[in-house]
Amino acid sequence: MSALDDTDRRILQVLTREGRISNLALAERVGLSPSACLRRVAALERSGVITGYRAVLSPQKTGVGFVAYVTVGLNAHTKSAQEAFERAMARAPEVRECHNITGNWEYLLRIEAADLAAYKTFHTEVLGTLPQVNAITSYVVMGSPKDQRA
Amino acid sequence: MSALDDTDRRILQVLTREGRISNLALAERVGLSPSACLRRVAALERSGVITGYRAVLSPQKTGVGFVAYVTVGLNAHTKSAQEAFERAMARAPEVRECHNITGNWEYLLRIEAADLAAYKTFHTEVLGTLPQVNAITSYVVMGSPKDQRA
DNA sequence: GGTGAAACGTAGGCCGT
DNA sequence: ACGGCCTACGTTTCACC
Repeated sequence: MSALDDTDRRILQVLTREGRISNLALAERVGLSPSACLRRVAALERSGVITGYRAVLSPQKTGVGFVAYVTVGLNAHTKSAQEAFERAMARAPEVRECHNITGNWEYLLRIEAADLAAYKTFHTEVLGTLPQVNAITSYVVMGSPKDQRA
Repeated sequence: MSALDDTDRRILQVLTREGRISNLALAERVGLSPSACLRRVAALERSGVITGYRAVLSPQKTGVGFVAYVTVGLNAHTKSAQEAFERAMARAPEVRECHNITGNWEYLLRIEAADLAAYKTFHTEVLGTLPQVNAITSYVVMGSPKDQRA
């Protein structure tokens, strides 16, 4: 895996915003012939720089009307408690992200649900019933002035 | 904009994981002819259900070795203070997400930087110099056992 | 929603630098 | 080692059923 040059960075910049652009258009955009461009993209995929492509959906139009970030503290810092918690998060569809963080709590979750009632169900039925959990704080997202998730 | 049926949901499910799949393969996967499938995808794009497509990059391989979530409190809850802060966030490349949240602080940021030193620079040179900001707390991401961003 | 055909894009061998 | 050219093959797209 060699270092990225400027052309690679331009390719990545375009693909990050227009993941379904045709190779022909991409090649023109970065000033390369189609074949040279395709070879670079293939190399970026093979070397793991590009890990995949995703369609980005509108939360509102797909029934997600409630988003919150939630900090979670565990009552035991053992490996088995962490693993059990992470398995539970992996199973829960409302949990879109689960980050292990430094600070007063162990985890930060991003939760997406249909509405506040659906979130309440998740909060009490899932988080509330896990024996490892001893602190839950919810931060409801009112808006996202910048969101470059990818 | 009509409601999504099961076929639409199957299309979205596939495109969410394989954003660059060919229409031919997608059609076969959801049990439709290529033209019918393409018409549905086009309709989903036009109606705003699909807002775009993105390549997903490996943070490590693109020089991002440091990720943190940061809560920010403002010293004034005026519209102009919020707008000024949001403009500054929009300009800062390290800020990948800026969410307006409920709770003790106004904002939750996701910051991506090359390393701790680069983050420190952002922390002091950008956040520390904004007159609207009066509380900054950083939560360094040590790992993300689940991450379905996009 | 499906069919078919023309237009278009991809993928890979080959050669030059 | 990397870019451009060429071409066979696959895919998209659209008028029509």
